[in-house]
Amino acid sequence: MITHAMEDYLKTVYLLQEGQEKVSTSAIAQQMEVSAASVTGMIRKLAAMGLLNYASYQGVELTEGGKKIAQEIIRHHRLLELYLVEIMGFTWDKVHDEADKLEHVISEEFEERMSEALGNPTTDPHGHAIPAKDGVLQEVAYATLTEVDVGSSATVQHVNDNDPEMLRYFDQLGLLPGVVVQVVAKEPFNGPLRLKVDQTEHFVGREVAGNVFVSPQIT
Amino acid sequence: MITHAMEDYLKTVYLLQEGQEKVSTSAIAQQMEVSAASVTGMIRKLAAMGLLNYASYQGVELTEGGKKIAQEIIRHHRLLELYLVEIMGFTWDKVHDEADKLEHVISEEFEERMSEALGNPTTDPHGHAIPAKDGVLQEVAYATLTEVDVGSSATVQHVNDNDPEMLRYFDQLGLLPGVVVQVVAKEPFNGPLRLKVDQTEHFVGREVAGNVFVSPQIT
DNA sequence: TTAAGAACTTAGGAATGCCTAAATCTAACT
DNA sequence: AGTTAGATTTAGGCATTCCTAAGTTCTTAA
Repeated sequence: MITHAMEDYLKTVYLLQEGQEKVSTSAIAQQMEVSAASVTGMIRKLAAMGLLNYASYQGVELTEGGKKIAQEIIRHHRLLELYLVEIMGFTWDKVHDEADKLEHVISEEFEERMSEALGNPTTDPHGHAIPAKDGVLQEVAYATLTEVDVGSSATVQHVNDNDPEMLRYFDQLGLLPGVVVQVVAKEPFNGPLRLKVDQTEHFVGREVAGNVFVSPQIT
Repeated sequence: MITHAMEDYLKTVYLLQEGQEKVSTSAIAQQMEVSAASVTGMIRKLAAMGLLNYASYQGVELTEGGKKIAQEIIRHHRLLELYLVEIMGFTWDKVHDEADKLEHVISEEFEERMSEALGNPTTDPHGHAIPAKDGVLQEVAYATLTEVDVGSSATVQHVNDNDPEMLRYFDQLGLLPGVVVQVVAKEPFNGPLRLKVDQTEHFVGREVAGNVFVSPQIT
């Protein structure tokens, strides 16, 4: 039997796995805010169930079976986020926590009815791709705003959805998925970035900019 | 901290308490499909938290605090059932199980948005009253169809929502909340009831009839 | 090459929530 | 009052998931 906690671990590994092959114990521990010892324990259980491959001290990699479950949970999460915003009228800063609880609990039928009600969408409110029901999620590794050259423009692809307060700030700034931003200047010594969003200039810190993922704008 | 299991116990005690003052350990155990020993264990915990009053071998009674939590969960459950049917298009036989899982997990905001979307309803799809946000749930003890005199008519108030298969059967028969039924005859030796629903006659067994709660029709 | 220091695992323990089996209490009937 | 059936509680255990503390392995840099 697969528990909620297991689903959370699989989801986390899946999301951390993007880019790298192997995911470390400590990366999982940090992301999930649990001790490394707890991660080791759970990893061994998941490995015994054939949901991930694991060799001591070597990090972790999901099997096909593990990936399938992770994608299912991520699909639930992102559909829920979009449903909460589009249909129920939640603001986008509140949906992450709600979806984190609901994602483990809804039935397949609930999932399908949400998807239908939303017209089988492919992106959640924060710009993350929604995996298809059976399909594979191919998450692209975008650059963050901090990495954009001064003078260049970029299109916001997605923003980090963990921090409600930061999301409200993004909203204020107009830094929403699909919006074009120009990096006018970067202050030295890890200083703020000067951004132009929709004709308006803003100064935002590096931490915020690091949570905005963009693709270079095609001119 | 109040856990999901605790909420389930409080809900069960609340619903069993209707009519009686005290609820027995075994009644709870039977309803929840759990051993009596488990019930004793949980009851002591809930009593220690001040959510119910309890003296060994004497049965259990919710305190005001316990009632409040129970009502909140029941409100969640019934709003969810109605939301799933009315807004998401579920059939009424599937909503009980889904609501049982979701009721522990949704936020107050989720609850409010459902209520608004439904126009602040007062009855769920099976005819049960939805408690007001803070208000008291005054559940009326209706008679079952088996108790209606032969020849009399009655209005369906609510039906038992535990058994999906039975709900589909009710649907077939047209035995829905609000509908008027006439008991044409009762076969002896616990035989079937002959019912007239909407001009059509049906023969239904006692078990089914015992799960349909009615009020006498005012002629 | 080796010795810190970081990363990881093992060991032992706590809380939750369920179980079965055994003991105890209550109530009802002779 | 004594017996007994049924209800209830106690005792002991198991699985889950987390923790801290201590030990082990890996990495890296002098």
